[in-house]
Amino acid sequence: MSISPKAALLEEYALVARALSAPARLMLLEQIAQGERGVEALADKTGLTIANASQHLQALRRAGLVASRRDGKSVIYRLSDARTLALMDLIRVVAERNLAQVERILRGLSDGADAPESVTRDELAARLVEGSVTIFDVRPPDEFAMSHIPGARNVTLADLDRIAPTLAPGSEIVAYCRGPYCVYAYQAVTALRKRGLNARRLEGGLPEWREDGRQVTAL
Amino acid sequence: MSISPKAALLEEYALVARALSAPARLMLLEQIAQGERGVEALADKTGLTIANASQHLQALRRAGLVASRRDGKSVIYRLSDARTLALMDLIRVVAERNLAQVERILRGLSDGADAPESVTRDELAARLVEGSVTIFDVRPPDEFAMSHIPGARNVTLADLDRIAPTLAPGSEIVAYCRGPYCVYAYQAVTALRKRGLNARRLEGGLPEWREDGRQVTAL
DNA sequence: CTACTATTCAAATAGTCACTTGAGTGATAT
DNA sequence: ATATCACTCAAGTGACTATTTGAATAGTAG
Repeated sequence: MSISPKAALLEEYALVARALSAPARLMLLEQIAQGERGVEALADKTGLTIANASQHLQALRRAGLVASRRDGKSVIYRLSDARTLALMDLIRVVAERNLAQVERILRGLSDGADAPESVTRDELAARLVEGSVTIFDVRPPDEFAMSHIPGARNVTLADLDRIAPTLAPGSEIVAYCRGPYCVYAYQAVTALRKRGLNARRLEGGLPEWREDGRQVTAL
Repeated sequence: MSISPKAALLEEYALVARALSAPARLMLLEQIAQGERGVEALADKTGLTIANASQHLQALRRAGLVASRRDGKSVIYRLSDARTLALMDLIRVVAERNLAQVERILRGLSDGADAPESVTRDELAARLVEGSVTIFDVRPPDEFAMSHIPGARNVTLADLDRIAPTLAPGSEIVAYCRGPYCVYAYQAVTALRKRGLNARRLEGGLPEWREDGRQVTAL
């Protein structure tokens, strides 16, 4: 006698959730969302050993969250579906809504202040047309190089001290980074606001911008 | 030195996903979505022991997916948020899209045929006003008693053989059950269609209908 | 207070998971 | 063929998870 279809279905749904239940795999997904990549690059970016990253990637593939193809010697992983991104984001929303610990961490990133409202992608797109806003891409240069929002300037957190004084005091700045789990943009906004600049975070990051069907630039 | 805020955040997101990574907890969530309940009732419905159910429920609460309150001797659990329901559903969608195994199981429920398109809740609401449709609530009687779609008739799978001959051959039937993970409605639709009746599944189940802000009836 | 009910906690078990190490495989270059 | 590169597989370890059992706690009724 086989197990009930109901139990089999729940087992499959649980498999999807389990794939998202390890921080290492969430990191990998965040990286893959920046653009497809090979195992070694992903392992580097996430600080995992290659064998370990490979195994996590296979777990993600079994759960249908990523897909892979062989390209010469490399195996390139990519998100299988925009829904993977939506799922990651919904988990974030649920966690932010319901877990006090998350609120505490986010508050810490803003140095105790309430984080200012984030800028929607629609709003940023409108401002871009007007040219009334400065965009900071706060990701590492190699990720910026792969693809970024047109007109964005690549600024790492370490650069901020140097760059802040060169900015007109009233100018509006929008910072973005990797996506749902990005932390850099919070930190950049906090640092800029401490200097009296009018900085805000973009809602989501580059993957969401791209997913909206908006234009991106490669260097 | 404390761990990085980034790692702490990912840990929290992983906690939410981990809560959804066990079939037992998905069953509990499905039950709680029908309406708030005590531990014993939930344990009964899911076939878990009371101590085990209690521990799973606490895991769900730690992840912020459910909330609880004490009512006399009982502790009543409820969904903390409509987003919990959205999250469960998105997991189902991702699994259905990307996992061949899930498609196979669903096909099995429809006896190898493609499942007919499901009826949207909007469509059903419109038909309800016209009175041009028969609604079957395929959940167990006690869940039907707690709350159901107005005008629905409570029909268990075992009843179908008896009831099918009494239905007018052309009449449209819409079946629904618990929600995202419901299996009964598939089976009911399959059984009715085999008899030449024009049956379809409702998209989602009672919790989604209620979440839309539509009317529900208690017996 | 005592008995009782509903739930939680604690400890023990078997099972699964994450990560490391080292060997194995597939594709390309020499 | 041989070597190299990029990745995967297999096996082992320590840590966590699911489940059971029995004891402990919170609330109610007598």
